[in-house]
Amino acid sequence: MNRRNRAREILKVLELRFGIPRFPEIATDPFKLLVRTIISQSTTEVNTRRAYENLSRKMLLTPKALAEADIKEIESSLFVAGLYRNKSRVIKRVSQLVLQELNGSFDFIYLDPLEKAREKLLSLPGVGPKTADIILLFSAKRPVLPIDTHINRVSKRLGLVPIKADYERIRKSLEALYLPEEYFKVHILFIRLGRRICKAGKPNHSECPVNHLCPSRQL
DNA sequence: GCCCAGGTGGGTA
DNA sequence: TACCCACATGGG
Repeated sequence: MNRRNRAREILKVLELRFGIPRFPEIATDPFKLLVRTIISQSTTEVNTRRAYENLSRKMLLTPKALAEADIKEIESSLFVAGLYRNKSRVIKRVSQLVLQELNGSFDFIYLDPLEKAREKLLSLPGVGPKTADIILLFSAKRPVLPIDTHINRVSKRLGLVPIKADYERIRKSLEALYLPEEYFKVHILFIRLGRRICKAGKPNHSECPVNHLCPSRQL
């Protein structure tokens, strides 16, 4: 089976197995999504939720409120998520920049040409390619496919992208294999697959519903 | 008590 | 370019 057909087949199996994911409600507010995505960096889903709820109980999640917030208040909310000093500094700084440089508005993610919007996001502290692409896809429905560590591992194991591909190469390869309206689905379902077959660093490929579609047994 | 999760940014050669 | 490390808590 060639790569494109395998890609199609894999998505079909994952949809059947995990269902078709829905856009999360938070995506309607790109700033809140940014805050949550920064909290989620290198952190499990459960602890991300705890920290995000702590923070939203304590203050409004707007650029103004966070820019003016006491850093200690942010830190105590984010403690459970780990890397909390970094993340607190980054969230406060990014809020100040959004206020000062962007007039508190994220409208550019909908209006600017894609590459320009992406560069603007990447220029913000704490925003790397994955975080930028999450905002662009989830909130603005722009045709980009964010790559996280699960997607990286899974798409290489499935032989959909070259083993040595870096972030941009993986993104471009997967984007070429799927339709833009499928990117969100692919993003979520590949992550679910990655979590399913790799718990606590121990891969368990017998749990992999697309194991028969893997060209190799490695990774 | 060890090992791992896992994105960004800064540093080195 | 390619690689290394810091950041830090929580769960297996």
